Amino acid sequence: MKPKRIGKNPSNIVTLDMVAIESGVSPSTVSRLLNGTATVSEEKKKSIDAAIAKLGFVPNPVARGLAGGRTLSIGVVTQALDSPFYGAALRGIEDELDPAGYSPLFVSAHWNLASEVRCIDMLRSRRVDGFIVLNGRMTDNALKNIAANLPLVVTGRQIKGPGLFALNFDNLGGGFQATQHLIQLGHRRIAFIAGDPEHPDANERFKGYLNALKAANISFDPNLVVAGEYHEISGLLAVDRLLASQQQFTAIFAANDQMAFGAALSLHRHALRVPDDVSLMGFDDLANSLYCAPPLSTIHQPAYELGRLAASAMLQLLAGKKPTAVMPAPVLIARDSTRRLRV
Amino acid sequence: MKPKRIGKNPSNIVTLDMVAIESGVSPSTVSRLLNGTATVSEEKKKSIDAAIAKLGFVPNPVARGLAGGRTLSIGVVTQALDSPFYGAALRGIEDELDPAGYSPLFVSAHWNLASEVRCIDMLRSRRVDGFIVLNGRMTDNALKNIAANLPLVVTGRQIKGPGLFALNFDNLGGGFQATQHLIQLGHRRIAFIAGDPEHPDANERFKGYLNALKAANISFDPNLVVAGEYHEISGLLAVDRLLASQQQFTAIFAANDQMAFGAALSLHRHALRVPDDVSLMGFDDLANSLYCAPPLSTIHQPAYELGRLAASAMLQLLAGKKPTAVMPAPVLIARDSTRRLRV
DNA sequence: TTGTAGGCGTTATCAG
DNA sequence: CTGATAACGCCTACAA
Repeated sequence: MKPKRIGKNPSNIVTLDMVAIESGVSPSTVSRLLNGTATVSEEKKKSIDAAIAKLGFVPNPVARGLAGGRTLSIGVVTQALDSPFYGAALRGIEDELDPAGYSPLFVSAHWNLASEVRCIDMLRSRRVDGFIVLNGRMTDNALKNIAANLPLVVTGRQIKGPGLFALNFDNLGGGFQATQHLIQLGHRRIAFIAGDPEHPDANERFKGYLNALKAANISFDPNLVVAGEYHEISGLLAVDRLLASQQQFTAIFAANDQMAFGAALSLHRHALRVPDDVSLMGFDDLANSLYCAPPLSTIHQPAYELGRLAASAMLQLLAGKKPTAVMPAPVLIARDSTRRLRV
Repeated sequence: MKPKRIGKNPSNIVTLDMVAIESGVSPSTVSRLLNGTATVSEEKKKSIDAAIAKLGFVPNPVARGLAGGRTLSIGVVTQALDSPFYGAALRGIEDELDPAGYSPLFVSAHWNLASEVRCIDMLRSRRVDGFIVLNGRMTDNALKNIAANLPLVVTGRQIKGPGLFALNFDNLGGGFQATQHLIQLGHRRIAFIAGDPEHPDANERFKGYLNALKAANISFDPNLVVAGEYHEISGLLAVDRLLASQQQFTAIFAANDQMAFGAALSLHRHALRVPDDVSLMGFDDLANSLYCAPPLSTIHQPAYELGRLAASAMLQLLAGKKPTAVMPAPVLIARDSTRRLRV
């Protein structure tokens, strides 16, 4: 008899076969019990359960994946692992997936289409059971193609299809509320720091800004709009430019909190005080927004919740059900960075 | 002839076997070429390469894992996915691993020993090729046991062993520098917001504080030390307590930036100004520390770098080499939250 | 309801 | 240097 090949994993690893032997049934029966593929007699079920407990058996996801079954892993395409916003979402995903026995496989695409495609291929090669794509750059059609094979949950857009579920935040409404808040405080010269026009959500926020102006009969002044890129430094530079342009304004609405932080620093450097000289409004309500001086007024976007909802939708998709998750509506958080305009 | 079972993956997946057939060699040869396990004749190499290119073959990591080979994945045990500090480290890990073809598998243990052990087991069941443990709670011995089977890189402690590499930041030196900075500015009543005493790094920072006081002949006053837990709210509460205790102080050194942010908010709420009334010093130099008003003086700890170094050490371990990575020394970043004591 | 016999895609062993 | 052949651990038609 040939010597059996010795496994590379020195840790005493318990296999399904061992459970089968221990409990005196065939491996298939054990497998079926585990997967609920077929009904197993109460008696055998008991002895199998006992054997599993005794041996401390844990199914090997790798083997499962190969055998064509599930890998119990979900590919999560994010744009930046270390973004404060996505960080919270990732935690939500993890928290929701974990009790269900699924593990997230995080990859970041850095807002880059090519890299996003590579990520998806990589995840597919690792046989994930589904995808969660956070605000990707891919076209709707590309996503539909992916969803044709594997369940897919995507955030940041409206799109429907079989095996596909979209979770979208009301950025337009949020942008409207933010702007309206400033207007209600008496501001009429409200600067807007925009996000990358490639982001649909950035554009929606901008639209919300426009709508609110219009609703208040304030004429739109394009000179008050400066481009940004959703991170701190771009907010800082935007305000630098705004100030250099000599435009008059009494309030700033930044399309996200990170840019608002940058804006605050620029104002600080120019000896302008928030909110005494300029009211400042953000968007997202990052964990940090409460902990800056002054605490930032913003629109609350539930990042953690978003993660949980996306993951739970994925779980439902996997179970063949129709996801029911709906995003909470945007909520205005008025803190100390905005104040009534002094006349 | 029985109908061949149809794979679950509808995407036309190219296998190694197909490459073998296409190039007219045996699968083993293809495998050997791919893994560099043995020398392959130049001629066959060419035709295999051609076949791979033509078919667009990508090895299946899952099958590889099962076959006892590597899964090309590294288990990364972090404490909190959404912590600003770890976020940067994770990005570093990802950036370093990716070009080498490895994928990180992130799990967070939430500073909880039991959960950390579960994470490790889970990762092991997924056949990761190695572990990177960021500031875990496990004992040195437990880690050594893990390292006996799989290469392990751990941060936040000093420990040596086969297949084991530790990457430690000089928290003591950093704590010393931070305190010394305040002393040099003329402060003598310096409050300290401590971290969880379970964290070795928190204790080291505290020691640095003590050493600096001693070096300056300033007697240590335990009343100036308040407990914190490394997140914002704990810093806020700590300062609330400190203020309530009526202790006199002119500066605060928080054991990490997040607590410093909380401290700043508490001061703000008590109408105390930074740095005019109180100088505030943090530790870590989070991305955000620059973008708060006033920008926070702190000790720079290279989180992203840490991630890269840990990952590159892992790669070296995997290659059977001895890792050479060393952590950069702490660097004082003096910004606007600290100033010379006015007499 | 249960067992048997492949097969998933790759690597490792062994004999040429 | 190369090719069969047997695992890796599990799942699933098929047959009983």
